[in-house]
Amino acid sequence: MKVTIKDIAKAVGVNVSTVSRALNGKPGVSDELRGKITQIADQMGYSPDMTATGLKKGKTKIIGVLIPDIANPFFAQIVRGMEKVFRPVGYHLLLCSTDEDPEHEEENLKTLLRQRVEGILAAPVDSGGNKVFYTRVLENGIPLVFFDRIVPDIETSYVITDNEAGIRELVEYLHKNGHESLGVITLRSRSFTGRVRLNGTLKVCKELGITIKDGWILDGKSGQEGAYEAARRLFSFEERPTALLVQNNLMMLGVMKAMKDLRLKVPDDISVVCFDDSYWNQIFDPPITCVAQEPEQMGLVAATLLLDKIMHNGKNSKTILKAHFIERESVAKI
Amino acid sequence: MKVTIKDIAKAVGVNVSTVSRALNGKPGVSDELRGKITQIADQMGYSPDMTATGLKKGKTKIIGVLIPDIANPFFAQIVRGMEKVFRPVGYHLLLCSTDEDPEHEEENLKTLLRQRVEGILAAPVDSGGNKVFYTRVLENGIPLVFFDRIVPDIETSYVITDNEAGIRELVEYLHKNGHESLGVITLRSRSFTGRVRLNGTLKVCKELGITIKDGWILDGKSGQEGAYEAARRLFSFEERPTALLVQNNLMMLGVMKAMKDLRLKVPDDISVVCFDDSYWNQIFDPPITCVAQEPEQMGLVAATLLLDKIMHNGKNSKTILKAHFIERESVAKI
DNA sequence: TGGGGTTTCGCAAACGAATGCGTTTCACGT
DNA sequence: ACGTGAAACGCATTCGTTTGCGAAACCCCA
Repeated sequence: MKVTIKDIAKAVGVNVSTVSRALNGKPGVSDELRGKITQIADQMGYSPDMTATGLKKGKTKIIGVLIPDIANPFFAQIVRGMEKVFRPVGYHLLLCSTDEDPEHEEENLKTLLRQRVEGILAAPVDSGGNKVFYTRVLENGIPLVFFDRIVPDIETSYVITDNEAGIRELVEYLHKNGHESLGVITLRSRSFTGRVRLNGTLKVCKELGITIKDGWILDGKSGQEGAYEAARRLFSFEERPTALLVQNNLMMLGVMKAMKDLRLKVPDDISVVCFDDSYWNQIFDPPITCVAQEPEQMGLVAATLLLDKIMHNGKNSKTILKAHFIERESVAKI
Repeated sequence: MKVTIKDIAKAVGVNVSTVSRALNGKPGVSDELRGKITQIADQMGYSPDMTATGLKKGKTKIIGVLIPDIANPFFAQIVRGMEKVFRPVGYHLLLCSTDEDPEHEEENLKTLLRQRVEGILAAPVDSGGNKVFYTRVLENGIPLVFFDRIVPDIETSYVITDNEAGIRELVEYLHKNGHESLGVITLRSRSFTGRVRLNGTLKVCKELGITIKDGWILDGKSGQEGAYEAARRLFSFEERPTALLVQNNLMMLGVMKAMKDLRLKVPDDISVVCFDDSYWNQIFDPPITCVAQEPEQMGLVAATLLLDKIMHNGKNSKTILKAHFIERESVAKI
């Protein structure tokens, strides 16, 4: 059924080692014989068994990718960037979704180790508890690059965006336009990114004297539904901030939905800004002012860093991407 | 560095075969010894080498997934559905993007064969030329399931949505609301889905007596930019249809962008309906009437079909998913 | 024609885990 | 004390491929 190197050897009448050398372009086999072998090989439909090759060479040509959720366009675009780097060099991506569940994360890391991936690209689960397993990855000598988030105390390459700076731009922009009160729809509170963005928000608001009343910080749970609920709650208060900061792309959808349901208009009833710029931000009515991360770029950089580690044993390198401020029409001048 | 079954054997003082049996829960090992072995094994940080196991058993626990573009939310959600099926049974997904390029497709299929994946889930490239390689996949005894699209003449399981029925619902709805002229932003003309949806559109229009003038069928090239250009071209004509049918989700973005730039209002200036329902359709102003596919469901079904083939040697099975009509507010009554 | 050097190729040993089969151990029944 | 059967374990082989080493064949030039 499956044609192996041995079958070819038999067919051509040479030894398997010769076939191997011929097919791998190694010296020590005459051009004539090499031609004959390659010809017969693909005539027989031979395709090398990577499980055998991997066993022998210790190279599987597989990269493990750990992400929270592939259905989130942000991460999907990151993965796309990674593919652009790895496909040309013959590597492929083994995809693992964690769903922000540390158990899934642990389980996935284990299988990645088992599969003998040549490297791991990971956006660690936000609670950040799996330090043990990431160190085990490094102990096993498997190159590791974090993206979007990091695990404190794990010494390896990473690429993240400058969340504080992004937040700062948003808040300062609001302040410049006369806003002195702010509501926030936050990510899940335990999350790394969530903490960073929230702390950044609070810090800048304090600096600028922007007031955030109790109850104006609402847990959007990182997703569309959570943000919808949070936004409805916020809009039910009698006293509202003049501006709203939504901390990621998916939650922006929930907020818009809530406003639509409540027939609230941006920016007349409230101004809105948002972290991330997914497909929809520029199409909304009005288009949403935001800071844009560059997910594809992030994937590209992370992949390049990892590839460098794999091929040239590259040193650790920490990249911090800038978030680009995009002014649109969702903020009122006061 | 890497601890193997042999190291454990040495450490415990038994034979490798005993370790193997103990770790795999096979009979022939005393409970006492088994306990000792497992304990020492994970104390030494042992993790089985799947390249070796795979070679021996011919099972890699890897599924190959072939998709056009992971950054398209439609496909990302499909993949998510697949994961839900495969993760619980210990399989993982090897992701390959084709970018609708037959060469990439061919290349990817080859690597999937090399990697000895246990099954392949594929949304074939639309031009549909790679019949040869898919038959080779089947010849090698690798279970194959198509989703979203099929390759004619390849006899295997698939799951697609009923494009004709979906199109029919959209067009009939327009007709019911008094529309008698229609513009179409089409997918790339060579694509399977593109042909099916366009032919369906033409057929139903003919039935209902809806006129589509020359030039009202515009190639949106399946993507946002292409649709933007196409829409602008359409709106530059002096004579316009009263309604516009956009043939997929991404193109809807381009169309909306074009309308925003031209300050055209839906549905006052033109009515719009669309195939697919991504995140944004319900948030637009006005929300877009459409037929929704269920990508996650599609992934789920495809994965289940494949798993059945892998585990129980299941027979071929063809599933056709219904597209659900969702009435919103983007169509004017005339 | 012969010696030295270079190709060209075959042989066999790995790689890590799984397993059929053969061997040992041990407990129990007589 | 001996025999019996089952349970526990070891040995050696297997998977498909790569690779170091050695043997043979070839070439060039004296």
